[in-house]
Amino acid sequence: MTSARPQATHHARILEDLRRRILDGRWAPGHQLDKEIDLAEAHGVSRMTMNKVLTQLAQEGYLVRRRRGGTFVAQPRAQSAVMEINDIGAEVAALGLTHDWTLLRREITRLGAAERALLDMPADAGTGDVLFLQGLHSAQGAPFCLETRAINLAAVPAARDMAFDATPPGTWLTQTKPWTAARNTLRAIGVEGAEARHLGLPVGAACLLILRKTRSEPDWVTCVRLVYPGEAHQLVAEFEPGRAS
Amino acid sequence: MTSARPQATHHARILEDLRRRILDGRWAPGHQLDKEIDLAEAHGVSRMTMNKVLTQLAQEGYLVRRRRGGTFVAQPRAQSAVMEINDIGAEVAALGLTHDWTLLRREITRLGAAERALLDMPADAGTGDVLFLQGLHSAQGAPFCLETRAINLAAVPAARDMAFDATPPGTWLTQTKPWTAARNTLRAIGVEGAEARHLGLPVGAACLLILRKTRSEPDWVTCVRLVYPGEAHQLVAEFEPGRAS
DNA sequence: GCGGCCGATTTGTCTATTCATATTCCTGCG
DNA sequence: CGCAGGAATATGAATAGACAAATCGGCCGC
Repeated sequence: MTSARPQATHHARILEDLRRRILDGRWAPGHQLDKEIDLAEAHGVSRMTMNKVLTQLAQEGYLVRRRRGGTFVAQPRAQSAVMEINDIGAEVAALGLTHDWTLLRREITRLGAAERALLDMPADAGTGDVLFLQGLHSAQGAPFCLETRAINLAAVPAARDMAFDATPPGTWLTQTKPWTAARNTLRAIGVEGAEARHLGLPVGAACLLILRKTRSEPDWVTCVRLVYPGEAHQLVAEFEPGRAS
Repeated sequence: MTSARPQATHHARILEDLRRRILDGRWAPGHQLDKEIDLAEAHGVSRMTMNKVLTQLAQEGYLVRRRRGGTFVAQPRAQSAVMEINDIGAEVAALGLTHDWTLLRREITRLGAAERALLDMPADAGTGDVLFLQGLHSAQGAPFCLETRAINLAAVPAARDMAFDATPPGTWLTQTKPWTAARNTLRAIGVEGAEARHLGLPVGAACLLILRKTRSEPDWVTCVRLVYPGEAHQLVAEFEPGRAS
C-alpha cells in the first residue's frame, strides 16, 4: 500500500498515514480512534512512539484528546488557525450584528476566461464542472460583502445538490471539507459596474478585495472573491507563532 | 528561583525558561547551547525530557539542531512564519525591482492623540519615549509604500542611536528584535491630504492600509502604518497549517 | 604536505516501564 | 429514583537504556 517511502522514521510514516485518513474523509470529524495501545500494536510500534504521533496531530489541530475519554477527529478547522475569514456569518455575528445572505446567481458550468480573470485563476488545474455562485452578505441590513465563488465539483461533489439560497457556501464548506493549504491575496480596488451597484457604492469607492484559493491535497476546492466596502470593514489577523492550541 | 508556577510539568517549565532566554537576548542568535545531556542534568531531568523540549523549540523555529554539530539559537524569524511583510526591501527585491528608502521625518517624543489615532493605538501600554518615523519606500523609482512607525524605546533602546536615513526601520528591526506576537489590521481607504501627496496619488484613490502592532512578551515593540497604492500592490499570504519547517 | 578514512561525539529515534491525573462508569446508599 | 463516591481506564509525563545516523576531526599512508 503506502510503500514508496524508503527513508522514513516510524512516527513520520504513521503521522502521514493518519493525517491522510482524516483529510480524505475516511475518518470523519467526530470519529473516535482506537486507544493508543491498540493503535501502537496495529502499527507495530511502542505506545511512546504512537503517543508522539497522536500528540503531534493534536497540536496541529487534527485531533482532540481527552484523558479517559479517548481520541477523536477534530471538527474541521473553523477559525482555529491563523488567518481565516472563512465564515462571514460568524464574522458578522461576532460583531453583534444580524447577518443576511442573498443569493444572486447560481449555475453549474465550466469556467470561462472572464470568470478565471475575476477569480485570478491561471489556466491551472481543473477544466471540469464547477459550481459558480454569487451572493451578497448583509450586516444589520446594510451591504457587508459581495461574494463570488467557484467550487470544484470534482473535489466536493456534494455541493452539486446544495441550493445555497439560505446558507452561504463558506459556512457550509468550512463545516464539510477540511483543507490543507490556503492562499489569500489582498488588494485595494476602486469598485466598478455591477459590483458597485450591488454594494450600493459610487463607482471608484475604495474597497478591500480578498481572493482566496483553498486546496485539499490533490485538487483545489474553491476560489472566492470577496469585496468589502472599504472604510466600513477591516480585517484583523492575530498571529502568535508556535502556540498552536 | 523560577518558582511561582505551582502546577506545571517539567518540560513546560523548561520550555518557557529557554524560550525566555532566547527572546530577551540572554542567548543571542547563533549562540551554541550545551549538549542535551548536560542541559538535562542541569535542569534535573532525563535526556528524553530535555530532547522533547529542544525538539519543540526547534519546531517553533527558535533553535537549529544538527547532529554532531550541536544546538544553536536560530537567527530571528525573518519571514519564516506565516503572514509577514516585515521587510519591504526584501519584498521589493523579490519582485526583481530596485528599492529606495527616503526618510521624511524622525523624532523622539511621546505619543500624542493624533499619532495614536493614526496608528490605531488605544490608551494602551506605553507613555514613555518613542521614536517616531515616517518614510517612503520606492520601487523602480515609483512610490511603493508610505510607512509611519512608532518604536517603543523602552523595549528597543538601541533604536535611539539609529538614524534610519539609509536603512528602513523594518529591515533593522526584523534582524534585531525577535517578536512573540503580531496583530495585523487590513483595510481599504481612500487616501487624503499629505499621504496622497507623498504617494503621488489623487485624493480618494483606493489604497491598502496595513496597521501592524508587534509585541515581545511584556511590552509592545513597534506600531506601523503602511499605505500601499491600491491597484499597484497586492499582498499574498500563503498558509499551510501544521507544517512548520 | 595532502587527502582519504575511521572513530568519537552529538543528536535522532525507539522501546519498555512506571507513576500520575482526569474522566467515565457503575455501584450502592439514602 | 437519584445522587455520591469509588473503581476502572485512557491519556499525560517522565525515566533509563539502546541503537542508528550524521558529521567533525584527527590520524595515517602516501
